[in-house]
Amino acid sequence: MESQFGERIRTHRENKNFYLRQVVPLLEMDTAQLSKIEKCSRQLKKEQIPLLAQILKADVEELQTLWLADQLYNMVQGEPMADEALKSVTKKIKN
Amino acid sequence: MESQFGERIRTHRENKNFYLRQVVPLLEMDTAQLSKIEKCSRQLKKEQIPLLAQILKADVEELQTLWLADQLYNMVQGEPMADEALKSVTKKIKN
DNA sequence: TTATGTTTGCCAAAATATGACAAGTCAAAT
DNA sequence: ATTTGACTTGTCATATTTTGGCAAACATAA
Repeated sequence: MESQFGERIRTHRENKNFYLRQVVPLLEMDTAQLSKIEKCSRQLKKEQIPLLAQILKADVEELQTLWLADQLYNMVQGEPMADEALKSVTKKIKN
Repeated sequence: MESQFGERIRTHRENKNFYLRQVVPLLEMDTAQLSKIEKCSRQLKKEQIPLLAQILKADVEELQTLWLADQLYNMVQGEPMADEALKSVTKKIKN
């Protein structure tokens, strides 16, 4: 499964007609890394999401949600008790 | 916040009147480690849950759920988009 | 072929988690 | 007051995982 975050930022980037090499210096990484992030073999640092959102003129919260959802998905995927665990956490954070 | 998993296995252990030093050799760790796991400053390896459940005569699935929920909680706690991300993952795994 | 944008593989370095042990606290028994 | 037993905490070296950076590969278009 692809990463939703990766797919999304790629879409944003392409819609703005930016090349990897244009985006990358602002994030202090090289094209290889951002390429991997878009293809989900690497993670963007959480703290970099706002900057990337700004660069791509994308909604920070959308990206934060997708980023988090990817992390969660990686954690639960294939776990038999995934659904129950998710339910319990959802309930717990509503406090 | 305490770990639900840790609290639960401690309760199970105490209900069975087992000491740390009785449980620990079966898991190939020392008392310090299991103590930390119960107090949530260390993680039990996921693969060890079934063995621990057996030792404590506890329900494997209950422990697996709590263990996973702890991981998820650590990931989302304090995140503004936690709820939305959880919702999205919950939906996604239902396939 | 060359140029451009992206992707992949590799490996050393950085960051994080773990295991082991020693020393600590605390409560109950003596 | 001291000892004992159960548990806790701190430290630190080692193991594991993640990352950064580079070089080479790939794909497409000119």
